[in-house]
Amino acid sequence: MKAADYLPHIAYDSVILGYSDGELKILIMEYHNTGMFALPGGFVKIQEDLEDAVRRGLKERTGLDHIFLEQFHTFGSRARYQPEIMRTILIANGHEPDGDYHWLLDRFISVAYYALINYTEVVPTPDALSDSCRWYAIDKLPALILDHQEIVKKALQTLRDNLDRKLMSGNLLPPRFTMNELQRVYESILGAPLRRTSFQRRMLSLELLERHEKHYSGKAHKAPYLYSFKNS
Amino acid sequence: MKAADYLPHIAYDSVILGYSDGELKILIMEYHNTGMFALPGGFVKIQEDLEDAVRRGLKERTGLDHIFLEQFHTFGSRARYQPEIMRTILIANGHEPDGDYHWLLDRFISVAYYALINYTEVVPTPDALSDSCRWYAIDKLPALILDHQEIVKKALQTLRDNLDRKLMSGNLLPPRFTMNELQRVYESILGAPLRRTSFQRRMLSLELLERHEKHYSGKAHKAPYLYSFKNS
DNA sequence: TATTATTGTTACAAAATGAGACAATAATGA
DNA sequence: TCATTATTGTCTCATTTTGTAACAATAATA
Repeated sequence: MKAADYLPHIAYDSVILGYSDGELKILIMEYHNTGMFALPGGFVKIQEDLEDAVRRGLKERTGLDHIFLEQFHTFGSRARYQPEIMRTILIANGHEPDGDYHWLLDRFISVAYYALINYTEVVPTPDALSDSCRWYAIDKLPALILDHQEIVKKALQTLRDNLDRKLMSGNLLPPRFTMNELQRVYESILGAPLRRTSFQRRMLSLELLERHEKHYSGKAHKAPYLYSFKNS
Repeated sequence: MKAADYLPHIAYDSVILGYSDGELKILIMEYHNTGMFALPGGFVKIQEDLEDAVRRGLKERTGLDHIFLEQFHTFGSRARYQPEIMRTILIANGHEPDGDYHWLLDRFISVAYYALINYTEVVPTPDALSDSCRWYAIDKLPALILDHQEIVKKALQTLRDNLDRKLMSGNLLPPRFTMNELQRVYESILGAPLRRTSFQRRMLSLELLERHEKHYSGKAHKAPYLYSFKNS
């Protein structure tokens, strides 16, 4: 990763959201030998669209293409300029900066995106500077570097608006799911319980769902229908 | 404006919205001797928060402080890299770039903000490269450079969500206004007519308005009440 | 003093939502 | 085989919100 290939001062961070075991989860990276945790991020090549750079990073970290991705905020306060953190990370990776300067030690402004992906299809893959890349439940995140906690918070706030459309375009759920599973995803994103019957009526009235065969779980009760999102 | 003072590759653009004569208006700059129109924008100093940079620019262009300002998107496609446009502007201003390089000719990623300001308090002031800075009705904009048309469009889309809160925090209207004036602002932002009685009922039920004395316009009909936004 | 335009409020209908009731299952186990 | 249990899909009724229109109350004017 050479300085000349990338736009200086510009980074991106991604809040990669998946869903499993009834919980919303985020992909978090840990840097080698530092105990520091961060959102997966990266930099923009000179000859590359901003959004393409983010998709490239997502592909590297998750193996996934064609992901639902939305930009939600750009973080540019001076307070996020803490070169000693990046210096620690570089040193821990054997990249002792020559003299006192390295382009990664400059001030960066970060454009933040969130992605809704299918947990089961992902193979978390750390990058060159990190030794792990794994899922954390949204309410059990480790302490994150810089303003990454704030970035996560803002991602969730954004996600809560127009949730119907976003869930429909994203991939948090498998292709077919029950109404109950859908409701649990809503609840974990909104952080509040919903009334079953009202939820079912509202979802059906949106006309975004297609009903399929029943799903026999082996449990001792009526089998629920499976649904999928229309045109996806 | 020297290269060393600013973060390279990072710019901001502002969609400055005002309201007068029943129309929503935008502040647009025209560059000297080029016939090119653009949103007021600028750059971020090395020692400056991103948002402070935008407020500094707003202060220079409008004379106003403490403005309602919200970031809504960051534009980073490669297609917006058109150095010949900036070269034309520089040359028209007598800044013939030495040799072939000038930092303003590099690729820029732009963070876009919109502001809701009080039209009557503004003294539009062009910057060093422009010869005019004036108001245009939202539906009568001149052709803008780069992706600035798209930026305006996205600003309006964003503004339409949670409009109540934004209007209340912004300053499109004078401190006291009639229900009719408020309705016209809504209509010009939403681009659609609203029903008078429903609008009045909804506004009052939000409990955001405070009712004051009547306003006698001299017209031959019942005088409307004046309102203000609570706690502002 | 009647006329005109516009306003604030009320009244009623229509639509959306809240809250609960209830019948219809799948499996289980007596 | 048949009652039991947990959960689902749907229906009902009350409540709230919104759409639509009506109407009385003005300010100025002629």
